[in-house]
Amino acid sequence: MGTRPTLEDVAARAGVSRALVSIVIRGAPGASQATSARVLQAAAEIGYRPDPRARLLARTRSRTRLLGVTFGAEHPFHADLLEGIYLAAEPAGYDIALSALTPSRGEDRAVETLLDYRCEALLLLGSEAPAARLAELARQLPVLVVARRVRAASVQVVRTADDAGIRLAVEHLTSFGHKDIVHLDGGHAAGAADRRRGFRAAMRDRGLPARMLPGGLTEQAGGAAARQLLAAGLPSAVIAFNDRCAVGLLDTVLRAGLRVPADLSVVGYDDDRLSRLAHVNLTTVGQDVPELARLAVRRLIARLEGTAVRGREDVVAPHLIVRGTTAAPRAGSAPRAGSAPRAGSAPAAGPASSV
Amino acid sequence: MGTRPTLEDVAARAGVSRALVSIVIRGAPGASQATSARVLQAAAEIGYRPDPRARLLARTRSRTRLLGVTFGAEHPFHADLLEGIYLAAEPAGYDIALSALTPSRGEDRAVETLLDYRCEALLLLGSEAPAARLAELARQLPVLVVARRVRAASVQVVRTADDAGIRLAVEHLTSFGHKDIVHLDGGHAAGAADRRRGFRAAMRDRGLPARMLPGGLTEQAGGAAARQLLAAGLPSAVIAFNDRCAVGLLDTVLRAGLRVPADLSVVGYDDDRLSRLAHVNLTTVGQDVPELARLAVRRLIARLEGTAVRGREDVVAPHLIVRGTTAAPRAGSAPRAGSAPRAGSAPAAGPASSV
DNA sequence: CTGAAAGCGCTAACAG
DNA sequence: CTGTTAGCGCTTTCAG
Repeated sequence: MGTRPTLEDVAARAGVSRALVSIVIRGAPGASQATSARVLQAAAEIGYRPDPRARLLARTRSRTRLLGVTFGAEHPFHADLLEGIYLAAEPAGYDIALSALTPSRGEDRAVETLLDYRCEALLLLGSEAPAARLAELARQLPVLVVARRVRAASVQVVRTADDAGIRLAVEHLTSFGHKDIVHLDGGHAAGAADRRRGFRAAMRDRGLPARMLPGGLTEQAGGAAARQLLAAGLPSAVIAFNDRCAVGLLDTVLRAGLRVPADLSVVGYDDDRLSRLAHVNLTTVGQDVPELARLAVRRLIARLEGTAVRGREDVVAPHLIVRGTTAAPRAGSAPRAGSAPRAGSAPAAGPASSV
Repeated sequence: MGTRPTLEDVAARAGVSRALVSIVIRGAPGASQATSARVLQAAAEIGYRPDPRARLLARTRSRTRLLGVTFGAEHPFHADLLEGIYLAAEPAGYDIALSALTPSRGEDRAVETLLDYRCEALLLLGSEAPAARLAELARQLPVLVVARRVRAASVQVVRTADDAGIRLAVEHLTSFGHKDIVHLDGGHAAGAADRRRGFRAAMRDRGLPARMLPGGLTEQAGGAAARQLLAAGLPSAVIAFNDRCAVGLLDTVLRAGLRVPADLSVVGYDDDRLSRLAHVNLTTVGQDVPELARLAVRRLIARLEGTAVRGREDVVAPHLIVRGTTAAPRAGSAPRAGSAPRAGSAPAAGPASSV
């Protein structure tokens, strides 16, 4: 209980040398099947577990097989990514060192800790560091950023094709016959430029005008945009930068007495937990989170092991999740506040149409 | 760049021995002010950072000053706790090792990793391990569980006074004149028993009947309970087990054409991000998360350092956050579905009344 | 105060 | 195949 078994103990029990046990434990070549089995058995019997500290220290001059991951604990998106990261890293024989980003613990601090532990590579979720800083880090070790573009050739990226995501939304709406679609954009946020570009292109392809309005990342921003639209005249459909913005818009629009999707169709982005609420039931664009995680780990490992990977980016296709906030536009023009109100924003939640 | 400075390098630069540098770096007694300053300066000049792996290894027979923390990455509640944990641990000279709980990475696995790193104590967020398992761990090292009761004398606990939380809700509602209040309970969930007990006691104190209905932890459960209430006759107010349940209830009730809070007052529990949405704007009971974190760390450190702490539990007072889903009951009896509907569930969000 | 010396548990050559 | 031998970077006695 007090002291845990070491290599030495296993060696003694199996009647071999420490070195051999080490070889067997880490699956290195140089041990016969028979002894290997004996050693493994002995290890199991006394409940031997390698000491990661010692292992890490001893591996200073070789490979630590440690991947450092920063994440923002408050993002459900990151939680899902973490799941995928563990799933991909462990079978490949890599360990994960976690470093949380919190209001009082900035990215620099989080990364520093990871570096102290001699991680071999950095997998950054929710990075807001400037490209220059990332490039500087990348001179030291492989760096990969998820879900954000980085203008630095040395930094790897795994992200969703946000332009394609918005295109899906546009296709969905135009298939209903919508022509007057507004995009509430995300300003300088990660992915916002791509979404704007996708919107412009998709609308142009259909010969429709690409109306855009500054939206934002929060419910508040969505509400503000909604008030502007109500004043200026509603389109028949809105594609928001993300789900939170869409929810803010929904809220304001419903309170003004309009019906969704009868009077206005709304599409969000992210497939936030929020949007899945029966309450909200938002049609939205989802990212393939497990795939993002898998690719990120794979790319980093390939880099570490010298395997070829083409380019420095992996771009994953998004998918549309049709829920209750989209439908065909009304025949007439959109009504203004004051018309007969109805409670509820959408039909009861059914299963999502995809994933 | 390739190799980082070690104690040796600092020692050379400061013209002293390695041992002395070690003493100075970790603030141990035995170095004069002058040399201490010189050493620190030298360390700063070459950017020395102690190697945590080596430090941890060398401290095997003494104190590692490492606190192991498990957490569920998908809980915003845990994210807030983590923030507080870092804040409390670092000034006390303790490091934090994180181990995420994910669907594929159970609590046993997470704890095992922490043990491998020779954490001195375990701080468990979102633990679902049976009391017996926790007690077993507690024989090995100090274990503290947050936000859940544990029937094991050896396991420490820091939690919210959930009975008091429900009492706050009852007081708030009765101060409006509500008499017919139903509690949607949380079954076997952590905290559910306390909330039930608090409800019963608070209602009894006021000579009111303590109506309860099986609720649950999810929006779905809240919706089901709402349908039951609609069929059986609505009370004037409902206190849900948590915010998600409350939101499910709200959703169903609003769709049935009722108004909140005019026809029905609703109180949630947790101050979930969800409840803060203008959309939802739920009156709820909040936990003092920073305080929970602070106490947890303090208690564990006290235990490790032999400082006296009374009892094995810290119980923190909750607070009521009044938003838009509570008001005085209508003079007449509650209407049924079919009466004139109104859009929107509540007045626009104002600042919360507390924290 | 300071320096020498013995580990912490494991890895990684290198002879046998 | 197997045992020996150095470390990895830091902590911690224990004499000087």
